Amino acid sequence: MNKTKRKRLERKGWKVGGADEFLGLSPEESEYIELKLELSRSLRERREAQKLTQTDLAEQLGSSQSRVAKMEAGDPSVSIDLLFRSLFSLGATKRDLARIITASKKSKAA
Amino acid sequence: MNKTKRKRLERKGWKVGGADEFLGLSPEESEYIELKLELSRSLRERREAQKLTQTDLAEQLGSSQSRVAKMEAGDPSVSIDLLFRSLFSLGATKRDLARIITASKKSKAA
DNA sequence: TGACAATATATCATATCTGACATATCGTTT
DNA sequence: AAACGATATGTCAGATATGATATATTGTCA
Repeated sequence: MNKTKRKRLERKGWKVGGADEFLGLSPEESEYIELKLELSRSLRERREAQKLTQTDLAEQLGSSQSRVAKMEAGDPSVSIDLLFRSLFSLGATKRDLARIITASKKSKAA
Repeated sequence: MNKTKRKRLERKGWKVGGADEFLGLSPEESEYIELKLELSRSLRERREAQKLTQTDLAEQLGSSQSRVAKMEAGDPSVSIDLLFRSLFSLGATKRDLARIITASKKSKAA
């Protein structure tokens, strides 16, 4: 339940794949987390597809390489807002976003 | 361009319907804004459909009535993260969210 | 009209996010 | 191996979002 505590756990805890109920996360919480992870993945895909480095994208966004890295790493310090804005900046349409969201079902084995 | 300045404008400026290029907003920016507005609308729809008051929803979220009001008003101080978490809390699925996002095309006349 | 429930708006202390910077790790080329 | 480009990780000051509180507005019913 404790928000800060969970954050701590998250810092190291996930990206293992499938942030589901491996801890006491409510269904809404894990949906939210999976969503963020899927957005992260898509961001990297799009950036790489455009042959941009993290630094390139950072400039384009008015941000920094390290933040782009955190975005793609699914770091809990990154908001959906930032992910959305970044994806838009890479040319994603609303339809694209809709697809991405729908795609984040459970967790695909890498 | 200036972020804070735009904020000021927004505080009073929109919800007029169609936050498009009525000011110097880039395409990505207006997409982002329209998206938030569509999420706002959906949140209210869902809440009302479930016969909940803003106060009810606030409790359920661990938030306050005033913040729910701001969410539904499309206040710039509300993040997409919060809107998503709230929609999830109202039982929305990822598919629902995808639909909502796709729906925010331009702006539907009320 | 007054009283009430619901919603809106304003303000503020604290929590969280963000960009920036430093530095570390990885992968490739020589 | 050294040197390089790219990505990852840690930290932090400043910016933004959040919940809380107070108060105002709106709508409805008696």
